[in-house]
Amino acid sequence: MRTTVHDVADAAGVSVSTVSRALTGGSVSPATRATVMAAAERLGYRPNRTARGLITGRTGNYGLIVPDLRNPFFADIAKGVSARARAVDCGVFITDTDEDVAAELEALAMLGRNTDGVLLCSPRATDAELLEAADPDTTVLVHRQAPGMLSIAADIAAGTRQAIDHLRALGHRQIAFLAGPDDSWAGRERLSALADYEILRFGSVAPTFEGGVLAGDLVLASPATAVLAYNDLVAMGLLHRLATRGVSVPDQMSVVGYDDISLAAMSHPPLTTVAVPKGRAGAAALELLLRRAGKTPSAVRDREVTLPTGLVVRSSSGVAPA
Amino acid sequence: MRTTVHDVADAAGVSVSTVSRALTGGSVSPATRATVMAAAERLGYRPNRTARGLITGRTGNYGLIVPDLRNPFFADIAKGVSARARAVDCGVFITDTDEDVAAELEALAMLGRNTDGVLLCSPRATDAELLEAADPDTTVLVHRQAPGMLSIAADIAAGTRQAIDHLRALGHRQIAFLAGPDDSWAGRERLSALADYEILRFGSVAPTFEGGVLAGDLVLASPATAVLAYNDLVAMGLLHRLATRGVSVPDQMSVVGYDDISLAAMSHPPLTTVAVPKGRAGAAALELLLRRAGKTPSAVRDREVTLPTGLVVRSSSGVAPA
DNA sequence: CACCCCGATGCAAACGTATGCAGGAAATTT
DNA sequence: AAATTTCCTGCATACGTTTGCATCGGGGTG
Repeated sequence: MRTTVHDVADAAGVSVSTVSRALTGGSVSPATRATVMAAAERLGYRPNRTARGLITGRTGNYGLIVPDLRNPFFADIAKGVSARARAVDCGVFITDTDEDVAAELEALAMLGRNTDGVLLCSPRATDAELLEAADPDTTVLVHRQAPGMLSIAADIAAGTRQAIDHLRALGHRQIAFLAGPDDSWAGRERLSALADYEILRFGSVAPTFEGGVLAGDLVLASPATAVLAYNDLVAMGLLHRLATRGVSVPDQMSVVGYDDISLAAMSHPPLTTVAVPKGRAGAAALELLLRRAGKTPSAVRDREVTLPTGLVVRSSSGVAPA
Repeated sequence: MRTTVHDVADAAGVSVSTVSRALTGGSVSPATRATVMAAAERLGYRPNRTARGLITGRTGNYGLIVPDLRNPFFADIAKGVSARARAVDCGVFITDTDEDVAAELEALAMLGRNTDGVLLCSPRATDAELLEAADPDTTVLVHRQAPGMLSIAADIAAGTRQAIDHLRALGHRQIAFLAGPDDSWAGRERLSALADYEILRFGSVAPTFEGGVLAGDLVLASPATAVLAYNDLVAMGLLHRLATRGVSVPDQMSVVGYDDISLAAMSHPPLTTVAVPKGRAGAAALELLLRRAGKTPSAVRDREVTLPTGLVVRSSSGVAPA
């Protein structure tokens, strides 16, 4: 049987309420506080979070919903969240929804009830679905925005422009963009940034390695000398296909990815890509919820936070062929 | 304010205890059960897991501890756990310990108190540390074993032999093994299986892409014509280094990985590797805890489960050069 | 010296649920 | 038809905390 406040109270010769106050920062005399602390320490007392949660209504737990943990992008976010959570000693429930929007909304409902807030990575659900399923005061969108909802996102448009400007500076005039899913928020952001440029657009490919493999042949059949891929996985699939077709990168074709997942540095050649804060975004999202906890909703500004992006140049991009 | 049993009781015209019984499968007449169910449904009642946990002592939550979520190996495990948890409607706390054994043990203590059990991926902690920090009835080791503890592991030795036999069948006589961390359980398993063979062993490399890059030059300076890497990440680093040094795989050098993470199929060339069940192991570990829940510990056998491994042959291994 | 105020403490209620116990009605047995 | 069992239901309690309220004592002020 675990030690409870009663055990500590007995050991310290005070009442349970005094123990509770001494431990949670209530009004207690320094002397008794010391006594209580000592007793608690000696007995190895740890408050039962379940019981505490029942009365305070706050569990100290948060939920994290991601479409796919195997996707390094989301793994990075999860890692960032976990690291921050460990630092502030709160728990985080994780749910991998397997890219299924229905499962996502279900998890949202479930976690919404059993946690103090949820961090939601939902690139594909519609704004309407989110607004209906999520509590706007305790849910924060990660790497996406929706009207009226809390969010931590990256400056996708700026990153996109940096990538294109980089390629143009290298002399490329025929630049292809491999578009991802039409219903993705980040995808729409990319496209809106690209409206300012003349671009060869290649239809919606799956945002996966396989999608990139598939796109490789499309690109080779076009006059493009450079490609901006929807994300790094696509870029890596593309690199793979180019390699098997004997096209040298970056001599014959430049490739730029998006996200800067850890694999990007491991590809051959190492991938030029737009770095997006992932772990940092996850940590910031948790932080946002933590700061809002308890305070009145309107007291906190910064409902939408935008983090910077930046191009990191590696070896997959080079000057345009003559 | 959320709807509670009291609301349902009022709506159904019965007492709270009857509601509780109707919903949890107690002894209730079919008629009243139907009434209660209807009322609960109409009010959208969902039991408060915190309150339930307080009285039953079981929260319906489990903990998962991994060294690094960015490592696809652990991401796969986490995904498997999450999928199974979603199916049986239980929550899973995740903690990424950043490869820090101390943080691991701390998380173990913390989660041990607030959950019904914890799934522990701890390749590096010593047996003694685990035995001291973990409750042997509610903790299950994933992909590792320790005396007296529950575990789900893979048949590492068999997989290792398959890999070596494969290379020998291809005519290789000088086979190198890139050993990983000495303190890793899986590493020791590999080495014990290799005791039966004549092998060139290359010292402990970090189990990362960088470790593989580093090892590349070591291997090239040896007479080896084939390499079994500690894991896929190392193998991919090795492939990368071999490519930059102009060594063709598999014509001049065969490379075999271990784990079959999703990236293995994406490398260039696609990696021959030993597949070990990851998601399945995670799911099985959760299942093990679920089955034991409530029952007396000794009633359940299968304290140590071993899952099969199997070589998957792709393009990074071929016949030995003449 | 009387008054008031304030800080420290204990008592008891509350959070939402599960469950042992007892009471009552219905069903079965004698 | 009476006695006994069976089944269903409600009351009350418990889980481990936090917290409003009341109490008590001491110190400062008038």
